[in-house]
Amino acid sequence: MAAVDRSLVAKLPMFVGLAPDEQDELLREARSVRYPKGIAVFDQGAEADRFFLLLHGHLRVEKTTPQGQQSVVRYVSAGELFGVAQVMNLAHYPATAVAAVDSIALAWPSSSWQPLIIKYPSFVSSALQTVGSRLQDTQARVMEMSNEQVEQRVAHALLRLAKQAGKKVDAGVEIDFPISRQDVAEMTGTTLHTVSRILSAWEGEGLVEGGRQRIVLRDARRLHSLAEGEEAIQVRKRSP
Amino acid sequence: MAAVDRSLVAKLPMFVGLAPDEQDELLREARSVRYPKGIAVFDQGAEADRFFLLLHGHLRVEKTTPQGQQSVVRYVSAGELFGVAQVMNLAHYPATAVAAVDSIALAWPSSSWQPLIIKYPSFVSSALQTVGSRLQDTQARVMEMSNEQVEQRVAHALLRLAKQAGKKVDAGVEIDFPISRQDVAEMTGTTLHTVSRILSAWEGEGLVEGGRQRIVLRDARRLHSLAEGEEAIQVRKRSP
DNA sequence: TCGAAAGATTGCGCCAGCGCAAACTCCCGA
DNA sequence: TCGGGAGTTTGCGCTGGCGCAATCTTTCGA
Repeated sequence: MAAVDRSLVAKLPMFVGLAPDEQDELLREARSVRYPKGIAVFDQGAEADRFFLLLHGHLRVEKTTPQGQQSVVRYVSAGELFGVAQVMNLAHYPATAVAAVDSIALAWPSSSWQPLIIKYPSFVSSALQTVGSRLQDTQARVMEMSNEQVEQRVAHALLRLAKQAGKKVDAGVEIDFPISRQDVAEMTGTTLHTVSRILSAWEGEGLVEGGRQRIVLRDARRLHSLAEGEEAIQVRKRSP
Repeated sequence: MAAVDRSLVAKLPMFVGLAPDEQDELLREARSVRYPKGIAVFDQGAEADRFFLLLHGHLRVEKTTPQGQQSVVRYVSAGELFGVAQVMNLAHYPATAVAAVDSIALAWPSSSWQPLIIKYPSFVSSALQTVGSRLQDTQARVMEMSNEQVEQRVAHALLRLAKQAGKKVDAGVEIDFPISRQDVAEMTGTTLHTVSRILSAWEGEGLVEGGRQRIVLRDARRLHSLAEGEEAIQVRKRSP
């Protein structure tokens, strides 16, 4: 572990409003840990003995059913709290968090949480907000899966990813970590094959640009109108 | 409004652990309000100026897209906090809450929340837990919609409803408030027609018993195995 | 440098569930 | 007591997207 400098976190919402020595005190209980790409920060079902703040990198949070079906719950970006299972009174992590790229996180022991509630109510408010906005996102996803076609859902997913982890490049906006067709399928409740077909069709229209574990959005405007169902791209089915 | 007696709430998790005079103080800021069946407690998009505790009855929480598609987000039962939008830093309610039966709720002004955080951290923990378990449920729903057939999803939905608001009757377990096929469809992301067909098939098998806005589970065991995909009922399609 | 594995693409056939439409039943208010 | 309307059931035809399978491409470790 390394000593953590206050400047790394002072601007994050849960630290704003705390005095520098309070920030230091909070940080003293945390450890900074490096997670190479592909390594799990924690596994679904494991005892929730720590909670985390991602300092650098991106994580993929995934959940598997007893039957072995897997879904991508969300991606975590730098600055976000995650693994707050214990905070919601869960004894075990409900999902697995895997480093999508080399990442660094602060880890607090769960036992720090109770005292922290009393001493730093603003930190708790911040956790409540984190969980709250996660709830909003998840509910939005339910609405999408209820009411939208697969193509719209994929468009929404890409736009959300680009907003959360988009990097400007010449061709447009690139999603800043490796993401496979399979991952997108698991985010949108469809199959790898369908996603591949859709992206191929979009690439033909100049909406996106693909590659192995790589997606670049070239025309966010049209993707938006796709997502809202205002237009549709003909995904080739069968030559007549 | 009526004065609220401490005994009504003392056993609820957010009040346990508070001294009687603290309970009284909390209650003094709240008003008790009656909501006749069909009346909205708050509307999606309205300013989130209050948060609530349901004392009696059942609410249906529903969300509508800009395009007018509607989903049932969840049902609220007595003893639950709801309308905690402001708590997650939302200025407006993200959904509408409608009384499914005549109901009574305690309402606090949102302005009570900030002081309350400082003074009653256990109340905040409880809110965090409420939101947390709501997040778990919503994520479970996403998993279902990603990986399960419509029939399994309907089975899951009914089992959840029965657990949350089931009333033992001769024939089995009845869902304790009026619920239409349309409502079930909006909970499971399918259509009224499909739900109707499925319930008819189940009724033929003696799994459930129906009626206008009424569902009785007769064989929870088999519904479970349906929900887990271990068996399937033949929903009639077409006479050959 | 080469081979294998992981990821991606594409074709083909099928079917669960939706859209549309019509009819039926029950409850409730005038 | 008698509509009227809300909720429900059912038939029919179509199709979006899945399952399966084969092939192609890129990356990376030995």
